[in-house]
Amino acid sequence: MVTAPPPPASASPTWCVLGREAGGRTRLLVLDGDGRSLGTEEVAADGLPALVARREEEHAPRWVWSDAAAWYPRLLAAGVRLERCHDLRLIHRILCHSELVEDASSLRAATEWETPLDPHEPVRDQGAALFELDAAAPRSGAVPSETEETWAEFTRQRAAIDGAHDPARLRLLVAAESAGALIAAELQAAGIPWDVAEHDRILTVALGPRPSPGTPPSKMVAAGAEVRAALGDPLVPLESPPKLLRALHRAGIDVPSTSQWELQQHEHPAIEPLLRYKKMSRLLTANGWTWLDEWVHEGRYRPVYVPGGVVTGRWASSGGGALQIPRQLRPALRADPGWRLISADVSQLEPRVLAAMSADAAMIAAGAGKDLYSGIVEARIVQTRQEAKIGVLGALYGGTTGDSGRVVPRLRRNFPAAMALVDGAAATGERGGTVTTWLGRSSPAPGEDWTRAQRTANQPDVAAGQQEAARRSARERGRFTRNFVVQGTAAEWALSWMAALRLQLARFEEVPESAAAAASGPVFSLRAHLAFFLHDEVIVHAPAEQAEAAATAIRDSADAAGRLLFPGSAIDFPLDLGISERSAEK
DNA sequence: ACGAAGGGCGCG
DNA sequence: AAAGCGCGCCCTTCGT
Repeated sequence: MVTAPPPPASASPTWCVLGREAGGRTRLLVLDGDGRSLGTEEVAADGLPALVARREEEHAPRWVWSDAAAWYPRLLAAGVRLERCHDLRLIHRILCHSELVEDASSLRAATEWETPLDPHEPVRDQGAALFELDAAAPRSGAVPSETEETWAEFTRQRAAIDGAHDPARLRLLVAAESAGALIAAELQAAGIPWDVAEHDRILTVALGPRPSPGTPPSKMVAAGAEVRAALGDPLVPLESPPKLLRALHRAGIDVPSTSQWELQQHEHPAIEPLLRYKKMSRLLTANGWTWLDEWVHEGRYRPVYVPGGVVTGRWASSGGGALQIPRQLRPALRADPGWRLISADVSQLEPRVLAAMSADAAMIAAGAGKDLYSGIVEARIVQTRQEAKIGVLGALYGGTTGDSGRVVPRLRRNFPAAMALVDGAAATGERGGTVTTWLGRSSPAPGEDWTRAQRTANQPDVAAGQQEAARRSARERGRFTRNFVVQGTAAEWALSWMAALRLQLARFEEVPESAAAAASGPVFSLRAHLAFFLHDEVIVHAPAEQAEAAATAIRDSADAAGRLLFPGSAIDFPLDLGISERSAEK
């Protein structure tokens, strides 16, 4: 262990920077609040969890590392949980593009921080890759150590944030994004408690008993036979859209594609069994027995979450389709014996975020304490809740046709500030400009092809078709930027919500080991903990006696997130919350 | 032969 | 119902 000269008495450790060094050793760099070094330590890989645990207990620093995804799972496996971190790779992406950052040139030059982590690649190999990349292209002679590279990037990021147009907002974003990185790792480690027998029961009811491998389930075979009989075509392959489409045409069903909603427009004996077949086929291939075998072990489904995986800042997932679990399978989410699932989703998160961002008093009032869509009906802006929903979604997504095209102008009259915000974002996007979320995540610049097409279309004597294509792609980009500001800010709200919730739950008392010993799955935590996240919804897995407290924490955290992002705003974020042994069917 | 692209559909 | 945004994953077909 190497120790620097003793620090001045006033300095308190604030940051702990981790980096890997030669021989599989890890170096820890302790910094004070101004970024001055207070000392270093070095340990072999197997000593890291103990070292980190000791520092966390002593002064709960903010851990600075290349990625939570690379470091945290091993610590979690050793039972070490951390409060806060700074995820350099995730923050690098944000800062490089944020309009709030005055000068991102030095960050952009540090290209080794650009590469997104492959969520499936073994962590060890990826760490080595970062190191070797530097070794292959050394600056001015000596190869810097990974710890020094990490510190250097951290210094660049701090400078970018401190010099930003609105550092306070950017700091919130950095904290929320980094907390998300911790949460994603914890969610994967915890897993979703999954009832394999219930899942199998649902599959059996829908498809028939599990068939032998390579054989379709009985109910699919039967439905397929009905379709082929009704089409008078005993061989048509139902899984091949082009061939199925031709068979439908031959049978006199004039559809432009084989999608469900096109088929539903038509009356024909083949339609009903075909729709039934498609439903079954989807369930079988996406979440059938094969999925169960592959993804659920020891009563836990462990999806791979990818924080910041979507340009807007939403999470993505990789493998297992964590964010697309069909509602049909929700009953398979089941708490351990003696435990409960507390499911909570935010009602109309995106419209509420828009109302708050734009400080649109009428829209905020429409949502106050209740269903926003009903509030719009009560304000006599539209006749029905359905109309309100279609109109609001049209406003967020840029709908211009059909019902949404008819309702949006009414919203524009009644919610002028909210509509001006999204209309402005759309106009900026159509011009090729950049838009930015509430906390400072900016949309990507348009591609070269897009810009060239727009330039070309503006010149005289350009073919009408080319002009129309350019206008269409301009409108498409406008719809993207229109939605970006709202979807991205909603993602920031949701991260803030979870970050606050996670810290509250971490302060819950542990329950006696015996209560958890009865659990059907491996124990992640002896207290209430997050088990699932889906854009505007969380599920907490909690000992029964902590369920009410967890529900309160979920609500309090939602309020806290609202105040954090929109201080002084009257906006509220009501939750739809339920406590049960199974995740409620909606 | 193999990866990219596209249809289709699940989620918010 | 989709429409209008953002995804991931399965399957087949297309292109090299």
